[in-house]
Amino acid sequence: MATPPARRRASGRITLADVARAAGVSPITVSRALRGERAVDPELVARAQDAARRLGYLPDPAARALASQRSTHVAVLIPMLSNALFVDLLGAVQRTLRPAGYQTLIGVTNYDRQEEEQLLREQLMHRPAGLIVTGFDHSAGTRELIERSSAPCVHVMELCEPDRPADCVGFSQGEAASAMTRHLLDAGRRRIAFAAAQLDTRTLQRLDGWRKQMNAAGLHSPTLEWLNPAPSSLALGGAMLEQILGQRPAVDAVFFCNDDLAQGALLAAQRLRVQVPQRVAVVGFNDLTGSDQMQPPLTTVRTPRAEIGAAAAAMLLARMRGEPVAQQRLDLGFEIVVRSSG
Amino acid sequence: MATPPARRRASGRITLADVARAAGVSPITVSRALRGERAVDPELVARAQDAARRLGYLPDPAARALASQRSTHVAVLIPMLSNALFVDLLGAVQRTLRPAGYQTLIGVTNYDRQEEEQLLREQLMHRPAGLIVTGFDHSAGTRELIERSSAPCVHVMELCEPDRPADCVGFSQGEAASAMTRHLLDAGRRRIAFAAAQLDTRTLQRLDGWRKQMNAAGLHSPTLEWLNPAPSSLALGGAMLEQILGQRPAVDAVFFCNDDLAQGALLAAQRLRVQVPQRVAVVGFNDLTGSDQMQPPLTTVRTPRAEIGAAAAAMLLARMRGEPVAQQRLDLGFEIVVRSSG
DNA sequence: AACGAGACTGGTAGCGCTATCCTGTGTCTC
DNA sequence: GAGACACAGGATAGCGCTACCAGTCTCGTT
Repeated sequence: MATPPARRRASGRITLADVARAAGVSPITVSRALRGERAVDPELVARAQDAARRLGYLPDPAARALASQRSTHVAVLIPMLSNALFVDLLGAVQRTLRPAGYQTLIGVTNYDRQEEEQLLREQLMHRPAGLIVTGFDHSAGTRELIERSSAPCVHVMELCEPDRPADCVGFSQGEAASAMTRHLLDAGRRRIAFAAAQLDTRTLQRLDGWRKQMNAAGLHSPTLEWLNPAPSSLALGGAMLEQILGQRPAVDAVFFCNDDLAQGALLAAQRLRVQVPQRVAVVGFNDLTGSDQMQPPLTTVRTPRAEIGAAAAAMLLARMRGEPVAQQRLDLGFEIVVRSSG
Repeated sequence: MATPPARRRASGRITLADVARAAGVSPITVSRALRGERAVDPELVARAQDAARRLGYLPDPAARALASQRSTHVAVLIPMLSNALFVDLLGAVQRTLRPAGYQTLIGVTNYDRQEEEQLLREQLMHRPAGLIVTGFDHSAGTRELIERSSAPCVHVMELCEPDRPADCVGFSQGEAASAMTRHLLDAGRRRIAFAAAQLDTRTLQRLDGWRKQMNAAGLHSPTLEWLNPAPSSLALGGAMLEQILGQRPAVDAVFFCNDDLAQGALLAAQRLRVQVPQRVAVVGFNDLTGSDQMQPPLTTVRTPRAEIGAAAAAMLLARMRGEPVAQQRLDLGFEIVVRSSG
């Protein structure tokens, strides 16, 4: 007997065709009804939705992606997950995107442009509906991939140059650092060291902001710059403080490029019996968890990363839906949080 | 002129058919050659691989998923990303899975079983090739979804009951807590409080371990248990220490269920001028970043979460490939790290 | 009253890949 | 030397969905 192929059919999956049969319409109408993609008779929409609910229909993202050349994934590229900054950002992104039906694909670049390009390449295979990338410092290959992907892309944490418009949500890293430096100057500090690790773009923008203020005050000196390409850590922060005070005893304030280093410095100060802020002021950047718990509590820059994540996701949603966005370049600002350390 | 439909064809994507043409074989042979799924003439394999490389062929995961009913995604469910523990775990998982061609779908349950079930439901739509879930405390719905998904599932951080076998990689939370309690007892501490927040399963297992030792020593008392369902934080740890010492001055050691609380307690101790470990010993759990930097450095339990992530991913890879696994229940142990705080 | 525009619905044809079956070839067995 | 039997390659038929095109039906217009 020439039985027709039959094949795997036991999947038990409820398909559009099943829903269509139950609703008494064609599959394509159900598809449109459920997606709200085109004008469909409200009555049929109701019937389709009802049947879908009754049968427990779940659309198959793979089939959808294959047919439409666009998945429900959003690719997110961030430098690290061990930095609370990006965890906060990512959390906000997911909270916005998930209810809208998008799945986040997370790529951790480890601050490596080649790694970032490779990750993006892998993510683009999945034909993501949108992209969120950190900052603007990317390899040429990465930029080209973004360009050619046709998926909308939002840059976060930094703002684009006004003359090269791009979708971005962030704040001015340089101005934030300037503001903090001004705060220290206003507090009477004169020999303000800048201590940084990792040395990614945003860190260097902060360095620039500090330099600008120090130059304006006529107080800049290269001997005040302490740059270490190693990854940030509490231990490194402590070591840097010790080194700075050891080699430049006249330093009366240290501006660490992030709170990890600054927290480590505060802990080391206790060990070394260095009085903060009397002997030296210590300030950080980001206002991470725990900075308010330090002894003394850390003066730092509060950065709106959760707001950035939420706004970036909202902007991306608008782009993916083809809606206009209110502001292409969204500056969410920052806030100097003065506590007792400086 | 009846032009054939033609349709979207400008995708520019290189397909298997293109590679097949270039290699002078059939598409299905290329498919098999690239996947190594069946015996194929080594010469043809080489030709196919060469053509694929030359053309820059990238398989389409959506088409693959649709045809094979299995994607290259691995769904990972963890409680939080703001807990460094899970970041370390996840990092190791990704480092193992990505080179093998799998994309991680991260679901953050926020310690909520209903949320977990919902997340799993969404992830399963993508027909993941494998699952990694945290522990064994899940809703009935979640368990059923895992059961029915046909995708292999590895449980991490906890070990299954020996009589109910399951793929799992972790260590005994209870024994680890017991060992730490014994350490405090051996050090001469008698009124050892147990302070916990979040109160998830693993925390309660630690509570049990502590209780067991305290009972064995005839030193247990309900007044030594300080349980707070709020999320862990440095601030909460500090508050709990203050509360415990205020209400039970005789307490001579506090075993915090995690390092976040313990670190917060150490910072609060400085503020409150409580001598650690002279007045009271403070110990934690997990050995997170910074615990060695605290003042005094924190005595804690080092948990092998990175190793757990790597081993779980390796076990899952074996399952997904249909290979046998050496050990279904993998205990990676723990280590008591004695520093100065207790 | 005829016509065109608009508003919906449905048929058809794939998206790019893999599961299944089938055929052709070489190898082994007795 | 013929049948049995692996084994490798290919043809075929979808996976479940959506883009595109082609109808049908209703109006409003002149």
